[in-house]
Amino acid sequence: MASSTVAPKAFIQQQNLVEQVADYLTQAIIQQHFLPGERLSEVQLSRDLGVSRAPVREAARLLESRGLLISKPRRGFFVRALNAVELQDVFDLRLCLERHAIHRLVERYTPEAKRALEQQVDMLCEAAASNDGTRRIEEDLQFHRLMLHHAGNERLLRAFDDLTHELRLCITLITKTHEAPDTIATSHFQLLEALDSGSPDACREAIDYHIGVARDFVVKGVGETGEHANEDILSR
Amino acid sequence: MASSTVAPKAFIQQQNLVEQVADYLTQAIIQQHFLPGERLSEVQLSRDLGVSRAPVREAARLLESRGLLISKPRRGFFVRALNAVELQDVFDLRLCLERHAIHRLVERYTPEAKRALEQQVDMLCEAAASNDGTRRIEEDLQFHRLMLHHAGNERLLRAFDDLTHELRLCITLITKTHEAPDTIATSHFQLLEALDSGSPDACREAIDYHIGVARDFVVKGVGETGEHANEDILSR
DNA sequence: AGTGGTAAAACTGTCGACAGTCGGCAATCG
DNA sequence: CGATTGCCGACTGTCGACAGTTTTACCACT
Repeated sequence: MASSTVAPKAFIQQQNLVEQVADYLTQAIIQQHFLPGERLSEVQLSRDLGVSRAPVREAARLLESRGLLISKPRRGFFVRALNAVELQDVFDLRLCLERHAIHRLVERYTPEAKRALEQQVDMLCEAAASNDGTRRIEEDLQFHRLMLHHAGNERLLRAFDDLTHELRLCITLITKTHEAPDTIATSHFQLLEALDSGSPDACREAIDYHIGVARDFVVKGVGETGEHANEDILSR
Repeated sequence: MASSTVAPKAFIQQQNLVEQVADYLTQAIIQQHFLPGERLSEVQLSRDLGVSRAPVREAARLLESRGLLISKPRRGFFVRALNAVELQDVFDLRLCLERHAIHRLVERYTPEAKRALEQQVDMLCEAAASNDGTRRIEEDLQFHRLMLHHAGNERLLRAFDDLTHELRLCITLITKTHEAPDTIATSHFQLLEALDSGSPDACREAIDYHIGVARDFVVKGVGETGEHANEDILSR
């Protein structure tokens, strides 16, 4: 009864314990093996994973900086729970970053960037057709990450990566319904077309629409799934 | 009623070693007690501070997530060194965030926000007149933080706070020359005027100019101070 | 003198242990 | 019967120690 739900497949290699624990925790949180607001016991985790508490603590601090955990002094670490307002904030910041990125990108749209993005859309379509929800989300995020990457600002990319962790949380928490594959495809093709046109205004319009759809999708999901994220359940 | 009539909040200092170490390291880095690219020895730090290595490691990881330190596996932590490109990136992201913030702010510009910002400009002018460089920088950053705060997006504010740590590094590294106090004042009054006008375009123009000046100031400083940040001295 | 190899020193990653603190439960008092 | 207080278990914060690795210093050899 020490750890019934947690998979005891923790055969951890000898190197980079912190990163491995961080990855394990990230996956566990995203896949909802830990509920939002749930408290994580350091001793229990270290027992389950077969490591000492030091790497667990450092990994937890890493996840805290990524917004997946919240630490309360003398109380421990808790799984982050997002309420509706925080959800809106996340998508608003995403819009902020991606607008800026696509404006930079359209000014330096190289054939290499074009090719990379088109290739990624292909991967995305493939994933969407395969009905693998997790993979679809990852390919989608990867497309946007590529946009940020080719925008030529490493710091901007880092800010996006930071946000991505919370974004994954939002999306995976909600997404049970499946978008139609062709919807996804056209939605991203519009971005490529806007970039091809070379018009900043067209790019802005495209990215606003694109992220607006994603936001509405998630926000609607919250409304449907219930008040779980609407109320302030242990968000602090 | 318990004995909370008096609020002795400064009594308990014995807690939070990690934060104390993090603050110490932050100050030491900003004040250049550690040179950019320099390696920090955990044992030496723990000896100097009279604590064990565990809190030092956790504090170092915190600073790493803030972009002040860089960790190389099995090698330790190194003080972050910014080259010219990274410097440009930082200011580009700052522009991105503040544009978005001021656009949000002008749409919900309450009298409270207006009063808070005006008050902060007063503090800033005062600091500028006092010739205390560090305090001037802090009051300046605080003004911008207030803008972000009243923009009504907590996540946006957090992104700004994350960036602020690097911003402090850039600014403090360079700023030896003093801006004229009235220059600072007018520069911020322009922002207030743009907000009063209620015009998003005016706000954008004001913030672009404002941050452009700051960026040029720092970049010029880099050019003058020498190639210290221009070359890729231990930036990785 | 320059080079290659080896051994020692120092450092990081990790571990188990100890002390102080927090939350909950029960006994006590009004 | 309800509120308060003291106690108990569990947990976090911190520490010192050990093992493996990297760096450095030194020495032999060309």
